[in-house]
Amino acid sequence: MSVKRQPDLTRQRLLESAFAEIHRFGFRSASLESILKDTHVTKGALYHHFRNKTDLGYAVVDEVLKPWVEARWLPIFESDNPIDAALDVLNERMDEMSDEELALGCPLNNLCQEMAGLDCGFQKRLNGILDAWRAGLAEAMRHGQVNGTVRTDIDPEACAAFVVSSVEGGMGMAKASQEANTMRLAMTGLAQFLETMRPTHSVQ
Amino acid sequence: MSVKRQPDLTRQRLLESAFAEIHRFGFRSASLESILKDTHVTKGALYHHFRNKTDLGYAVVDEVLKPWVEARWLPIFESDNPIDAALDVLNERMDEMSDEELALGCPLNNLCQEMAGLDCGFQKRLNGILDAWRAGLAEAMRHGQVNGTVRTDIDPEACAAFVVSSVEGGMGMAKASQEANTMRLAMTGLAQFLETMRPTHSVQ
DNA sequence: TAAGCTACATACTAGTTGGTATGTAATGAT
DNA sequence: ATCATTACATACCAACTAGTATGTAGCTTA
Repeated sequence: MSVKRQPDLTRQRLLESAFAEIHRFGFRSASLESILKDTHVTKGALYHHFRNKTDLGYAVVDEVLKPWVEARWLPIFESDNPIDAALDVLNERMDEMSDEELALGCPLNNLCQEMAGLDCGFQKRLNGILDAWRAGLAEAMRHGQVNGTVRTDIDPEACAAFVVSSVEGGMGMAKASQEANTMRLAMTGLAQFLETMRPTHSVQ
Repeated sequence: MSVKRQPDLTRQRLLESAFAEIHRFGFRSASLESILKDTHVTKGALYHHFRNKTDLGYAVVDEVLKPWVEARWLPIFESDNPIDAALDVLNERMDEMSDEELALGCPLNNLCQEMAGLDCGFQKRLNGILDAWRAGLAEAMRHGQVNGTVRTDIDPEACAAFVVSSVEGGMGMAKASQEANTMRLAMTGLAQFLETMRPTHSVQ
């Protein structure tokens, strides 16, 4: 009998299974055998599509993780009121996250913490994603400063860096405690900070 | 010839070497063989002092990591002006951290992100450390509210949670970028937030 | 239809891992 | 001085890892 071959689909299935495996166990503890078992793909096929485990990891970052992050923060970049948009995204993210996803942590942050110091290829890719995130936020804030939705005396770059680091920090704390409430508490603080960025809250 | 036996010292050397190994590579990728090589202790000795790798990991958390964290934040808990004390500690930490230490990340956060979802024993211990940290901060803030150094309309628990999560987030971002400047940027935002907690900054 | 390349499949290897079984010398109690 | 216990030391093992060598069937092109 003839077995249909769908190289693109095979590759995509490997990427998605690898993403899930890495999300759960980290890159180094991600087992290729598990991925193969999960996808019913053989080792020969995997090594046809990817040179080695690292190459697979890079592809996961470039083709799965990067779009995953971008899709979630795009609404802020395109908004005219970045503070409202950020609050909306934060609330949406908290509602959207299942207990299991919360317990697994942010896939971006997980990989950063695991691989940044160990592998330069990962470090560059992941930091690139973070940079784009920060740059998008800063640009939105500058836009907000022009149209009057954001105070003009704040530093967009510093605030963007702080927001990103607080979000990742909050997700990390939620993972550490394995409780959604921890995330809520931390995000309350971030919401408070975002409010101080509105022009009406300026202190004279 | 007679070889002196110093069981307490041997155990301590194992703990400290394990702490360094875990800090660098994480718990799961920490190699017992590396620790043995580093300490010139044999496998028999290691398994005399610890049941297994997990038991060693728990001991590292309880006997090395926990005191390590507590020592760094104690000044805030004992201070009469928690905001000033927190700013001092933040600045001190940033000066104290070598580039290498910054690149390795916070050992507490590293372990949390790696093990919280995988091992309940780690999760409980690490979350206990974080809880004590948050509780100490919240208590200091309440104290500050009584003596007039902290605004009375803020929620000490939420603010403490936010501070901790922002600090860990900032350390994480610094590790991700492998640049000290990232940490400084994020900490500028945190300092800004801390300033809004002073009574003189209240908005009427 | 023949040839050649692509997309797999199977079987194997070398290295590393945590863990164990067993032996022995130092130490402390009687 | 004897004896048990503590504190190691050595040698080994089973499991798992990423990676490779080799074979083959489907697909495309000529």
